[in-house]
Amino acid sequence: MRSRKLRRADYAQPADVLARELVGKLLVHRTAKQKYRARIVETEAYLGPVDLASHASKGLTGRTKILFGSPGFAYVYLIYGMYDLFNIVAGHKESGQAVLIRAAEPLDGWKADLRGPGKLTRAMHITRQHNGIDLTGQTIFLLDDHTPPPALSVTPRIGIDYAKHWKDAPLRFFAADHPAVSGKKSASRPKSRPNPPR
DNA sequence: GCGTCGATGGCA
DNA sequence: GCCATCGACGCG
Repeated sequence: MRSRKLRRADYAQPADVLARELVGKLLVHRTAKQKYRARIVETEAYLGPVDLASHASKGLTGRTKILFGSPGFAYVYLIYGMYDLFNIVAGHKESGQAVLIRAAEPLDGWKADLRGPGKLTRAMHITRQHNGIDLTGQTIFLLDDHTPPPALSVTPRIGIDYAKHWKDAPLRFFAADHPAVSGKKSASRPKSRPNPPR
């Protein structure tokens, strides 16, 4: 069966619902020279102005303008002076919700380390230039290739200890036991394993 | 294998 | 002054 590009209605769901659905979907970036494809393995949901971990909690500013726009657009911003993070605007128009794409697995024999939101954007050449781009277009988009959805693990989000009670909200989703989840060591497999764990 | 820390720049 | 990160470094 042919892959289906996600459309506006797919994105117009609450961020936590969308974040779950996006694990297992394909992220595609077409440039003039290349096409990058990867399977999303880890996401986080940011629930809007009430969510103290979300930029939306700062209200409508120059930076959050896209975030408070329509679903299905890219919200890309600079963090720590050196990393661009790729988010997808979710929910209904102006709700300020988004899903952060944290890790993916490269496809088509492409060798890259996409385990982490900063590394993913760098390897896929997604930058702030793409802030506000329409993800139902031809440059960056998501595909459902009808692969069965993976079993999900759920944990609190990463790097948001400042967010008061929101820091413990279970809004990070990843494919259980998948090797391409952020924070994991690379495939430098077998160290000393004298006795296999039972 | 772990904890700690510096880089780096846009934003309010 | 912060920060939705990452990799280098020191430890023992």
